[in-house]
Amino acid sequence: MPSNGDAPVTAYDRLASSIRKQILSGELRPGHRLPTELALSTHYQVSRNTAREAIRALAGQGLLVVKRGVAGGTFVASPTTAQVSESLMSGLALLTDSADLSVSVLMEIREMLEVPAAELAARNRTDEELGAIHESLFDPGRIDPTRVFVNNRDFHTGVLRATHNPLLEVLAEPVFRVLKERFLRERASADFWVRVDAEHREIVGYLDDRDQAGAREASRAHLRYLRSVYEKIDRIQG
Amino acid sequence: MPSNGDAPVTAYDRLASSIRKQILSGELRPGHRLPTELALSTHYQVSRNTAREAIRALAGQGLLVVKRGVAGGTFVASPTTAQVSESLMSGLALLTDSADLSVSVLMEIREMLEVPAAELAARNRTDEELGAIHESLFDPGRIDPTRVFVNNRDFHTGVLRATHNPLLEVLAEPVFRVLKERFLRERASADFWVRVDAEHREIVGYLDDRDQAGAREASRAHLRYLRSVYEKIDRIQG
DNA sequence: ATCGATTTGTGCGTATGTATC
DNA sequence: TGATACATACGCACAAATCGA
Repeated sequence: MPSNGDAPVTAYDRLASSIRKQILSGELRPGHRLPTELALSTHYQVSRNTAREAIRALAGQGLLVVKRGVAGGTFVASPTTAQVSESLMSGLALLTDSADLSVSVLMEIREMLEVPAAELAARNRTDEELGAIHESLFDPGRIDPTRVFVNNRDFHTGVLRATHNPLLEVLAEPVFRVLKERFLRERASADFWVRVDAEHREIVGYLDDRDQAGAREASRAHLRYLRSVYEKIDRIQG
Repeated sequence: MPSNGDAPVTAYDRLASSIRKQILSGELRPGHRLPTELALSTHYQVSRNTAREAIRALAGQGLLVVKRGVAGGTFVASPTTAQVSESLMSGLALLTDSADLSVSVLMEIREMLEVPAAELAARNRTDEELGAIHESLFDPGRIDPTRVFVNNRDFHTGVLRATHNPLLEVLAEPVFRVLKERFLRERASADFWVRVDAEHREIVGYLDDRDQAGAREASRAHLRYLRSVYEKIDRIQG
């Protein structure tokens, strides 16, 4: 039974914890250059290899970036929102695999985030962002099965981006993607996509008019429909 | 200028990407034991050291856990919600440091998550969870500056836990902690804590009665107050 | 443009921890 | 309980990349 929530017992773990603490406390700020591997290893009385493993672990956490060459070195990372979002996505993916994130739990979060998101997007969208959202709509007469996933995601991302709250994208995207991966791999019918597109178009209409209440309620209805579909799939496939 | 969004060029990076892909595609499921370092290194034609660094990077991402000894090895992780939450927290901490997560953006997310959370908690709380929340209240007559932070956090966590939506804790805790770290390091007055405690008590009253609407609105008012305080601090300290 | 100094990347060998017999 | 086998942890040496003089 693999499980490891222990305190640091290995050398690289101690070193990683030490550096991590300094970063999170603000002692080391983004862009700061750490000592070289040699300097770290001598200072902490470990081999260079051990220091490297600690650095690698923190780089995996997105806290450090490494550049080689004479002007290279190890730097405290300035992560992008996309990187943080990606990291959250992989964490949630594993949680849904191993533990028990039910459809209900995931959809509850989507409702909390995306209903207000639609409202915010109606208020804050630029014309350019609105155009990008329009681009993501399907041609309801001819559903293209190769484009439908990317269109669906583009719509979703477009609305989140139009809120002008970057954190919303960081948090909501992973939840959206995890649900999609879990329930929409193949088994969606054409009818499903036709209805999704129709509801997207309704939401877009409210975004056009900057109708915040309309966008909010249309988004709520859309998510209610998605919940019913996902829960039905969930009952079938376990 | 440190920045690195490159494609994998180093050997350990290639190996890490390869394994990461297998994990996220579901090919390797949580609990699965990977080949030994020696087997990995021979199979991928790299040294054991390189394989180790790839493993370390993925372990940092929370995708792998490593156990030593004869029955040890490298396993696909079964992360806990707390680990995913911690990882998100460090990501958000760096984002607030380097980039620009404004108070408004952070508080907007808190409102989206915590207002519905209070409503859910009023509906789903057990008596035991309610007891834990009561424990977190201050003694408003005697504010203990050493306990006030942990009490405040316990209240917050207690409400999230009482929603019975584990994802809520994963997402909301990091936002809460980042705001706290950034704005409440020292500069909160006793008056502030007295008012916070009073508003907590009001929310708890609604949780006692399972009054969902009451809890929701009290939470909304509480967050509105916090927003005003944080924004004021933000204007002062830049 | 080449050389050289500095830094990380990679390879191999040994030490140590851990479950089993 | 002690030996043993096998896994990861650690240490040293060399290769490769990068940038400036």
